[in-house]
Amino acid sequence: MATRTDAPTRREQILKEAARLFAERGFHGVGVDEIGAAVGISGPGLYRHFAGKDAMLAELLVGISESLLTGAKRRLTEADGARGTAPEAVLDSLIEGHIDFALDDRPLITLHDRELDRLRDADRKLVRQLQRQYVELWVAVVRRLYPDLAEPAARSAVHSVFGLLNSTPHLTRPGSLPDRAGTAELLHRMARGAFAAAADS
Amino acid sequence: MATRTDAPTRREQILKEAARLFAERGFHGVGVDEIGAAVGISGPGLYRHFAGKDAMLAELLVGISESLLTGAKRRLTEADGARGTAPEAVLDSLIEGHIDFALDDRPLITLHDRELDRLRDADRKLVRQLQRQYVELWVAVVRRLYPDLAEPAARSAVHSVFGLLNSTPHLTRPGSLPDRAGTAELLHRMARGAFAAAADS
DNA sequence: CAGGGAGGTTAGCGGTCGTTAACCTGAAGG
DNA sequence: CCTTCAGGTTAACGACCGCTAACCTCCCTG
Repeated sequence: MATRTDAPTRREQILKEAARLFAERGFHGVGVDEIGAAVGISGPGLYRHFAGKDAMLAELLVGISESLLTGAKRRLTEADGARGTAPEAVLDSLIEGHIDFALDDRPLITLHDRELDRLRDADRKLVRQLQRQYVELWVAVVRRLYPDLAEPAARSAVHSVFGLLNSTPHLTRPGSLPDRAGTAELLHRMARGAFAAAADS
Repeated sequence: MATRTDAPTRREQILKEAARLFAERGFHGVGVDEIGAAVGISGPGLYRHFAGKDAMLAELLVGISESLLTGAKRRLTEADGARGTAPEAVLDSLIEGHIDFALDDRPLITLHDRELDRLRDADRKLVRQLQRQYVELWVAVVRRLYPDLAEPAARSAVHSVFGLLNSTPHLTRPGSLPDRAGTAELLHRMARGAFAAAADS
């Protein structure tokens, strides 16, 4: 199997650069020639690897959604494996996973809630379904920790915390490069504080 | 002067529909013919009111930024007029203003952090400057309330809370139409909780 | 009642974009 | 050594898009 240290395949290069460009200038704002140039080939050469520009976006968005969901499921089952894991610890694990993703793959996080409507119907439905599962998983964990929080409010709170955590692309604009660990910890504390405040009717 | 109950002028109609369409499908994803059709005229008729598609986006983004900033300044001076206003009350007022904006003008909030890079250099610089002033105003208020919070952390916290408050476009997707007051209050509590947690080193 | 401007219309130009077609090349394999 | 094929190339097509040109109507006003 492919290990992390393997040279990235051409497809992976293309996807990475396409994600960056789409995040920077929007799906319609990027031409295939630019994507090709970003990986050292030119325009139509991309069609040896993808059926079209739409297919690149679809693969990116489906990949993000699947990755987020499977990561969250894994963290949840790990916690349930050690039975009696405190609900706080489970929520902390979810938050940590989401922050890691937001900090390490900013372009993908940006695309995730920005270009969904550019997908073909089938792909969009798939992504929406994955996203919904991810949200509901969070909602369940949050309500286990705060049983008095009504479900609609919990769902709104989860969406809002996603907004908070996904704000990372706006943070490092001037390149001040704040240490990753500090940023992660700040975001984590704020997310917990926001949930606690939401539950504190 | 024009009162709120006047019939909206054609320019205003166009701006409103353009904002909605840009938010839905992205600046490059909307054609001038669609914008025209949305207000009952067709395509090139728009050029009697705007110099071009770029000009519409510029006016929208500059308008948003100015509106946010002047609203915040007004709230701040009102609070300072009543000398000795508690820092909590000032922050509450800022939060309330931002929430009102996010709930009442969702398309604009969406555009605000999504299409900035599509502007001409001069306009983009202007918008960036207005945004920066708005952020710094919040930072000052937050630090008055939480003096132990270092400035970079406060700035990050403000950006993150904006992310939280601006998540409203994601909330009402299925049209469940949750009552506005309840949503506003939930968001308000979460924002305060997030700030408190950020300051709680 | 002339006329002029505000605010439309349709036709069409020039440029860009996604995609396809046709061709090339170097390396692997029998 | 010939073949094959993955992975490129350039040329070009058709569609679309922003914008301009030219023209048409009301409606207001002197």
